[in-house]
Amino acid sequence: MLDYKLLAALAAVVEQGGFERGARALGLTQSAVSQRIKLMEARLGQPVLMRVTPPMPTATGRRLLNHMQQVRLLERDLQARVPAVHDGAPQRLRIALNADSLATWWAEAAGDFFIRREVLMELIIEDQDVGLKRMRDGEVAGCVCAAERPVAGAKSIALGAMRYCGVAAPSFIERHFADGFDGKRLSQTPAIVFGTDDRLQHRFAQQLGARDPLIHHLCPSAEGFVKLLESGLGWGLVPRLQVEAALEQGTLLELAPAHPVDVALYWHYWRQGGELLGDLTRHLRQRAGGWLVAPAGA
Amino acid sequence: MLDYKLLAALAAVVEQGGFERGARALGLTQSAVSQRIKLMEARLGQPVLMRVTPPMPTATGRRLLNHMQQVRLLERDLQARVPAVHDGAPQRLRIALNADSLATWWAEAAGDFFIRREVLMELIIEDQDVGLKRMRDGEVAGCVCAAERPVAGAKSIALGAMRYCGVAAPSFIERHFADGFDGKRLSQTPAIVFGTDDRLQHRFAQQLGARDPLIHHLCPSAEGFVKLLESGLGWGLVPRLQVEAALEQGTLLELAPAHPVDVALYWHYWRQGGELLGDLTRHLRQRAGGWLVAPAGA
DNA sequence: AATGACGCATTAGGAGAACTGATTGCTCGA
DNA sequence: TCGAGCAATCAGTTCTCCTAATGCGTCATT
Repeated sequence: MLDYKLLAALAAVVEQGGFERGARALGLTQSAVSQRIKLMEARLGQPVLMRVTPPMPTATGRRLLNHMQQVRLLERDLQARVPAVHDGAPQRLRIALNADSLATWWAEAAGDFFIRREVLMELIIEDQDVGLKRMRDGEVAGCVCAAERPVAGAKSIALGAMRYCGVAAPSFIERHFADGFDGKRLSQTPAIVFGTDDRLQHRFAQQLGARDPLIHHLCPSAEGFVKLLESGLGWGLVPRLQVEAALEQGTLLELAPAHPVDVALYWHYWRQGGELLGDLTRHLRQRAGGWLVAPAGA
Repeated sequence: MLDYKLLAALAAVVEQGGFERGARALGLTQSAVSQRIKLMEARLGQPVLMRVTPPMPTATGRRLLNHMQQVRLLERDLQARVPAVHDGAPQRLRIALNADSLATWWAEAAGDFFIRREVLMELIIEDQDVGLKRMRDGEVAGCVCAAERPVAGAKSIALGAMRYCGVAAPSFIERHFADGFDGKRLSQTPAIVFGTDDRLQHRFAQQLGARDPLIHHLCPSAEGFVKLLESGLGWGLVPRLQVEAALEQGTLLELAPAHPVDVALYWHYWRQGGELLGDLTRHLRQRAGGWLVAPAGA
């Protein structure tokens, strides 16, 4: 039998991003956590954490965390059957997803599941494929991301694709594209980009024939993003779901209606994740289609 | 997080059939185990063990044991990936099965799996549906039995049917059935029965038209059983697989070749049982067909 | 380069959890 | 009625595990 006290320390450190934070989460001192980790490493005969900031699990550490996550999910099932097994801590399901999903369909698609099952969600925003890293590290029970290939021990299902479209405020269009619109002109006007490593805009621009690198503002906030667009600061690529209303009202206009960009999204979940996670998976598969489209067009 | 020390105590007590035995298995004193159980019950606010001999888990206890079993299976997977997680205790997979399966096909069908995966099997003989109880109590990782319906949290697959045939020694047949063979005469000759609660013989006799209760010897040993048959002590119903050789050599003869009795067997395993158990399940599904037949006849 | 902030490791020391050993109490079967 | 077997209880002790204080890096600031 593994010593789950030690494992809990490891999990806390990685999830909280530090020994001190982890200690606080466990109601212990930093020293105690340090000792626990050390003891575990002594028993295993190999390190489980790389001492960087924030601490990163080693390959072995990842395996352990991953195991921990699965045991937690089993405990969740048990709690459903033996209510007396009450942890004090409320039920939480940690899930990583990309900001755009959270800003658009997630709440409506998953919300009622969490209400019905009386589980709290703990969402972690991770764009790109960092979410998958969180899966591998056993930090989250599930993950919505664009990568199809599941990590070891997990499965993935296709949820559908998120459709992005290029939009801008009427004033912006008038200012820059009064003489017509094409990729070349587009690449000379300021874009608004969510994060530095966001490549979607470039894909869109390239589709339209642009070659130059984009000049762009950075705005890592979904709400702020749309606000900036509406104020005419630049053009941007946003989930269609997010600007449906703005397009109808005319505060934003679509730049190239014929050139949407679709990003296929996948739901990753632990194969041995217990009933709760299985039910959530079924729920998502059934509901996500309402907001996501069948993938098409790049 | 549950306290797995306490759970381990509960598991040891139930598996070993007593506080003292359980304590020995854990390398503790009986006193310590008693205190652990008590502490667990205090925390849960309800008993987990009925104090009878041997101690039986309560409904809640069963849930906990069942959880424990699943966690153990997950740990097994982990060990495969992180060899340093070495328990000292060798890898064991506890499996309940009926005596006839063990005496015939089990070794050949499952043996190489356990060799290849370097896992020790811990077999528990349980005829009738007691094996299922062991599943429910989380005492075993899997179970071969005649019941189809899986317990909560588990799944079952059909393996095929074990074919039984009525046999007797030539001397016995000459002595009792020289004038012909039918159910009526059969019920007046001594049968050899494996256990008191073994109803197969009766089914066989009834098929042949017998109405009276059988007179029978009792012999709860598969090897001894065949020996007794060969010595002409009585007739018996045995798995065909077990007497193939004897029939060929003529030391035993089939009483009613046209009336076999088939017993469908099912493999029960934990749904969240990890990779090892999943692989074993696949292995069995693939291999069992070589010895078991498609169910037919009664 | 000096300084301070931050984060983890290390150490000594102490509280209390948890174990042992002895005893009591219960239930059976002889 | 006695004794055997088994679990509960209790007192005493061990030793695990935590806290508090301190030390030693790294990094940013001046």
